Amino acid sequence: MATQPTSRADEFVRRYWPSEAGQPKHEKLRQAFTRSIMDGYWLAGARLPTEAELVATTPCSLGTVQRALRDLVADGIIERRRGSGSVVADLRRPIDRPWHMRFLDRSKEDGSYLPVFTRVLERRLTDEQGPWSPALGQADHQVVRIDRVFTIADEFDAYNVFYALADRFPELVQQPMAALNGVNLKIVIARQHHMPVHKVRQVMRFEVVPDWMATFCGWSTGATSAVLNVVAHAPDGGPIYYQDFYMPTGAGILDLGTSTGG
Amino acid sequence: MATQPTSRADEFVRRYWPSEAGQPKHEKLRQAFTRSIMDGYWLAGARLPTEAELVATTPCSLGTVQRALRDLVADGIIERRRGSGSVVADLRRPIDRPWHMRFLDRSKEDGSYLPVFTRVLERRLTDEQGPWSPALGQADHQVVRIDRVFTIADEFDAYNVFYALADRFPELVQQPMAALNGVNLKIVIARQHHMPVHKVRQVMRFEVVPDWMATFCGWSTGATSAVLNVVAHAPDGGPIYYQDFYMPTGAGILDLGTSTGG
DNA sequence: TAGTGGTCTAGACCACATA
DNA sequence: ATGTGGTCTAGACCACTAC
Repeated sequence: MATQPTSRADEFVRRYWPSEAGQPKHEKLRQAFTRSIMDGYWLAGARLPTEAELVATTPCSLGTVQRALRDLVADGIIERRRGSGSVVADLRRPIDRPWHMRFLDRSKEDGSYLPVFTRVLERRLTDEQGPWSPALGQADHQVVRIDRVFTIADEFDAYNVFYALADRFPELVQQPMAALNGVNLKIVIARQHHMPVHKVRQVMRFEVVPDWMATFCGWSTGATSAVLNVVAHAPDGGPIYYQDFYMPTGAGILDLGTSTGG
Repeated sequence: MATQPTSRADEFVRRYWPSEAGQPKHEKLRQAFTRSIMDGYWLAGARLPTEAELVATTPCSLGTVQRALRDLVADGIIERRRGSGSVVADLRRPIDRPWHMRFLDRSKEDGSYLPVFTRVLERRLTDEQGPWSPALGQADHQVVRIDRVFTIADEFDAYNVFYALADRFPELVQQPMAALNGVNLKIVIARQHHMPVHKVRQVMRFEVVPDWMATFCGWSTGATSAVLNVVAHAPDGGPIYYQDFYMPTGAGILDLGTSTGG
C-alpha cells in the first residue's frame, strides 16, 4: 500500500459513518457513500477508496464492503472496474434517462428523437401553495417556479412549468435566467446534488389551457391540451421537482420511457 | 433435516443447473430458478428449497446461495421471510404494477383509482403484419388480436387493442371469449408464464380515430384521441404483448406509473 | 508486477417464525 | 426448541488494468 492514500478514506469514515444503531453495516457504508456524494465530498469521476482501504478504515470485513459497493453500483451511484477501481458515476455524460419531452421522429425507423429547444420565459419565487406542495414537501418554504417553452423540431411548441424547493436548489434561483436557456434542468440539479434523478412518477391529464398559453404556443384558443405531470425523486427518496408539460393534442409520438417493476 | 425434503431440490438441480461454463455460480443458480419458475416447475406460492438444502445439492456455499436468492428477490421473482422460508412470488395477488388504464379518482385525496370494467369485443388470429410485428418478433407467426372496451367509472369508455404471439400464449386463443371478460390479460399471461411482466415501454401519440370506434365508445366522430401504446417484456427480455389504448381527450387523470433508472 | 475488483468458501452469531 | 433467513468474517484464488 502506498504512503498515505488511506488518510482520505479515514477522513471519509470519520465524517460519514452513521452513528445510529439497528442498521446493518453494509447499509451504513452504503449510506455513508450516498450522503458524502450528495454533499460533494466525492465529486463525479472521483476515485473512491479501494476495498482494502475500506476494510482497514471501517469496522467491515471485505465481504461487507463488497456488498455495500455492489449495492451502490445497482443504484447507479458509482461505477467499478476490475483492475482500475471504483469511481463516482459521472453525470456529466448526460445519457441520463428519464428525459421528458422526447418525441419520436416519424420519418426515421431507428427510434431517433426530434430535436428539442428550450427557452426560459419566467422565473418566480413564491410561497404559494398548490398541487406541487405535497409532492415537494413545501410546508412554509418557498418554491422556484420556472416557465419554459419547448420547441419540438420547429413543428410545435409545448409549455412547461417547473417547481422545486428554492432553498434546496439555490443554483436555480441565483443563476441568471439566460443561463437556464437550452439546458436540461434535470442535469443542473443532478450536478448540484451530485446525484441522478432516480424515481419518476408520471401522470397524464387533459385540460383546456388558458388563452394566454394557447396563443403563446400557437395553439387554437379553447383547445384541449394533454398535460404530462412528472414528479422526480432522488435515490434517498427526497423529492426533487414537480413539472407540468402542456402539449397540443396534435403533437407527435411522446416517449414515456421504460418502467421496471413486477 | 427432515426425512427427504432434499429430493425435490435434488431433482431441481439435476434438471436446471446450467451446463455452460464461463458464468459465476450465483448467476447459474439464479438462472436455474428463473427458468424453472417459467417452466412451471415451481408454481406461484410454492416453497423453495432452504439455503441449507441448496448448499447440500448445489456446488455452492452458503454465501453464494444467499447472493443468488437475494438477486431473485430484487428481480421480484421470489419472496423470502426470515424464519419461514423462500417462496415463488405470488402473482395471484394482483397488486402487480404496472397496471394500465388506471385513472385517479379526483374526488378523493388518497390517490385511489376509478373502477374499471373490461369487455371483450372480438378475438382474431391473423398473420397480418403491423407496428406490433417488430416489437413481438412476429416473423411468420400468427398473432392474437383482442379488441376490448374499458369502461371507467361509468363515465367514459376507452378502446383497447391487444396483440400477442398466438403460439406463445395458447390460453388466450383457446379460452372461450367470455372467460376473458373482466380479467387482466397481464395476469393471465403472468400465470401462464409463471412470471411477472418486468419491463414496460410506454409511448403516447394522438390520432383521429375511425368513426366506428368513436361511435362505439360514445365519442364525437372526428375527434382526436390520445393513444397510449404499451410494449411489455418478461424478465428474460422476451416480448409479451403490444397494446394500444385509445381514450378520449376529455378523460381523467391517467397514472403512467413510476419508472426507476438513473 | 503490483494493485484492483469479482468470486467463492466454511464457518459464526443473530433475529424471527412456527410449532 | 427448531428451523429459517440476515448478517458478518477472514481468509482464498482468479481476471483484469495499469505501470
